[in-house]
Amino acid sequence: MNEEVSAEIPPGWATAADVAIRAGVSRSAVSRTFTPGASVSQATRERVLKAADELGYQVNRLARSVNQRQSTLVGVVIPGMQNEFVVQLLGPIIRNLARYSLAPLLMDVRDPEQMESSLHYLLQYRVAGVIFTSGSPPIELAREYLRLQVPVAMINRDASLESVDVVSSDNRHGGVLAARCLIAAGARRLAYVNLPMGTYSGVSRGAGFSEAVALSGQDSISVELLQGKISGYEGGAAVARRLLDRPPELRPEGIFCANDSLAFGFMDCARHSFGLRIPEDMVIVGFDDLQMAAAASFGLTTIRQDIEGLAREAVDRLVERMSNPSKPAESQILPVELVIRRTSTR
Amino acid sequence: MNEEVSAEIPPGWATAADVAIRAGVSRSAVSRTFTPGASVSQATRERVLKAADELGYQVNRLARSVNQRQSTLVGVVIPGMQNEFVVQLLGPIIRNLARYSLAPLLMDVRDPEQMESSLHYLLQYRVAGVIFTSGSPPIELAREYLRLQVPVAMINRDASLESVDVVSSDNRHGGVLAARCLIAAGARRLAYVNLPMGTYSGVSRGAGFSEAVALSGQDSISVELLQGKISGYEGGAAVARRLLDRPPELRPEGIFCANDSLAFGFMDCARHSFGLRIPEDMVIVGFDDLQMAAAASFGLTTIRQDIEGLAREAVDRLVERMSNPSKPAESQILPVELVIRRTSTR
DNA sequence: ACAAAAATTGCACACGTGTTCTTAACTTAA
DNA sequence: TTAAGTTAAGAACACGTGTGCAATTTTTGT
Repeated sequence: MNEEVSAEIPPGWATAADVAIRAGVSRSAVSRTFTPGASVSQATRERVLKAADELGYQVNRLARSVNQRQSTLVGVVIPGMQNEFVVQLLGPIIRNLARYSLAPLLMDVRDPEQMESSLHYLLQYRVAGVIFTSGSPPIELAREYLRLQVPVAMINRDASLESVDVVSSDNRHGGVLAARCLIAAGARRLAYVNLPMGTYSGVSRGAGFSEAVALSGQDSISVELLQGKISGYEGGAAVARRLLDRPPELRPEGIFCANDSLAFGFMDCARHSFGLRIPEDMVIVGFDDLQMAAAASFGLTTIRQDIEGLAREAVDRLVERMSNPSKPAESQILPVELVIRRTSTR
Repeated sequence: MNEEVSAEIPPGWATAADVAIRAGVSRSAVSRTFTPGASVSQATRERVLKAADELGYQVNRLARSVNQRQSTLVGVVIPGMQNEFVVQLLGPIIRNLARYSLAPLLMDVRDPEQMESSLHYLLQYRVAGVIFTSGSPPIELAREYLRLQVPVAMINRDASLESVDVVSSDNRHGGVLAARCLIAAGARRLAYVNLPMGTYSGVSRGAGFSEAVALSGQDSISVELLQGKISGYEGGAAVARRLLDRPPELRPEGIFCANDSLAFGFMDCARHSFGLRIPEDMVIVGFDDLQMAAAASFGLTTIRQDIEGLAREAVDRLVERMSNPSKPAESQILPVELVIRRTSTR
C-alpha cells in the first residue's frame, strides 16, 4: 500500500544534511548557500533555499561558532535594574548589536559575590566581546577579560585601563552646566548630592560642579559635597532629611543631584516634609533627563545624556576592536545638554 | 548597515585536549571531570582540576551544546524598554534563570517588522525555551515556536494557546479591588483608562473593574471605558486632557488606570492643568506599584503585582516543560494586593 | 570546434565537546 | 591463590557546521 505520507517536519531540528538530501545536493552546497560570499550557482542556491524553507531549516549558530572559532555573542554587564538610566541604555545597545548580527548575553552583577561565577559564565559562551555599562562594579572583572584578550567597551566609566574603549558623556561639563545654572538662578549656598558608591561618573560630575563654582570668581558662593548610603529616590530623600534638618539660614539654596532619581527624592522631601517651595526657596538640577523629569509634578531641570549616542558608539568601538584587536584604545566623550524646566527658573 | 561581524576567539583558550596533555591523562578524563555524575577517580580528578586551573580552562558551552543537542540559552522577549513594569521583571527573570544555569538571550521586539528576523535570530541559537513578557506583540511568533517544539512560557498574557504555560497576576481581581476602593472612597462616576493596544492584561483589569461595579448593586454608579493612543505618562495625560475638558459635573470622580505610568500622567494633568485636588475632587488607583508610586509627589494607591513570583514561576514552568515537553499546560494566577496610599483616602 | 580559463561541486578534514564500548586495573569472595 | 565482580581509563564515534583541495562542469576565447 503506497500511502501518501504527509511531509511533516521531523521532530527536532532540520540539519544541513537533511536539506542537502532533499535538494539532491551535497551538504557543502547547503553550507555555502548560507555563507555570504561563497561560490554557489544560482540554480542550486534556489533548490537549496526551497528545500530549506520546506524543512524550516535554520543554521545552527552554535555549531558554526565552534567550527570557525568565532562567536556572535556579546556580554552586556549591568549593575541591577534599579538604575533607570542604565536600563534605558539597554534597548539601544541591543538594537545596535543587532545591526551587526550580534546577540546580547545579559549579565546582572548586582551582587559582587556573583562576580566570579558571572565571569566564568560569560567566558564559557566564548563571548566575542563585553560591554560594561555605567556603575561601580568590577574593574577587576574587566581586567580579567582583557587578560584573556576579550574585547571590552565601557560606557560612562573611568578610561584608565589600557586597550579598552570608553565612551562617556561629558560628565564634567555637565557638572559645570549645573553649577552655572544654579548660580544664574541666584543660589549662593550650593550642595552636590553624589551617588552612594564612588562611581566614576558621579565623581566627575561633582568635580566639574566644584570647578565651575571656583571659577565663577564669586567667593560668596559655597559648595557642600554630600553622599548618601543608598541610591535612587529613597537615597535622595534621606540626604535631604539629613541636610535640611538645620536652621533655615544654613540650608543650601541650590542643589545638584548626581542623577534624576536622587533629585526626585530630594525635592519631594524638601517640599512635602519641610514645606519648601521649589524653585522659590530652593533650585534643583538633576542628571540624565529621565522621562519622569518632564512630569508636571517635577518639571526637573536636568542634564540630558545622549543615550542613543552612547549605545551606538560603544557598540561601534567594540566591533572595531573585534576586527582589529590591537587597535589603540579610544576614549570618546559625548556632549551633554542642559534641559531647563521649572526647578531652576524663577 | 546589516554587516555581519564576529571576532576571532582569542588564542589562549585552553581546550580540553590541552588540559589532558598537561595532566597526563586522556581527553575523556577531562570531559568526565567537568561532567557531574561521571565516573572519575579522585586522583585523576584532582590532577585534571589542577591542570585546568593552571591553564585557565573554561568549558566551551557552545561545543557542549552542539554535542548533546541541547542549549542552555533561553530567549527573553520584551516589547521595548518603555514599560517600566516589564523592565522590573527582567532582573528577577535573569536571576531565576541563573538558578538553573540558563543564560538569557534578550530580544527586543519593539518594531513588529523585526519580528520575522527576530524569530530566526533566536532559533539559530537553538534556544532551549522562550519567555514572553507581557505586552501586545506577537501571538503568531509564539505559535511559530510551538510548531518547532520550543517550550514557551508567558507572563501576563492570554492563556488561550495549547501547551503554553502562562503565569499571570490576578488582573481581573485587581480590577475588582480597584473598583471597590474607588466606590468606598465615595466616587460615583467612574472611568477606566486602558492601555493603548488591546493588551490582555489591560482588558482583564477593565473587565474585573466593570464587573465589580455591576455587582455593587448601586445603580447610581456609572463606568466609562477609555483608551489612549499612546502609552505611559504622556498617554495618561492625553486621556486626562480629553476627559476633563467637559463641565465639572460630568467629570468622573474615580479613575482606575491600567498601570501606574498612565496614572502618573493622568493625575499630573488633572492637578496641574485643571487645578483638581486629589483625592478631594478625584480619587485614583493605578496598577503595578512602581517605585515612583510611593513618591511623596504621587502617593498613588495601586495594585501591586508579585514581580518576583511572576518571574520565578514562569522560569520554573519553563524548566519543567524543558524536561518534560508533553506536560499538560498550566495556567497559574498569582494574587495581587491593594496598596492604599493618599490618592484614594479622604 | 577545441583548448584554456573560470566556476562550481563533492570529499574529507577540522572545531571542542559528551558518551558508548572495550580493555585494563583493581577489589572482593571463597 | 584464583575466579568473579567492580571500577577507571582510553579509543573511537557523534554532534552540526565551515573550508581547502581536487575533480568536474560550464563558460569563454579564438
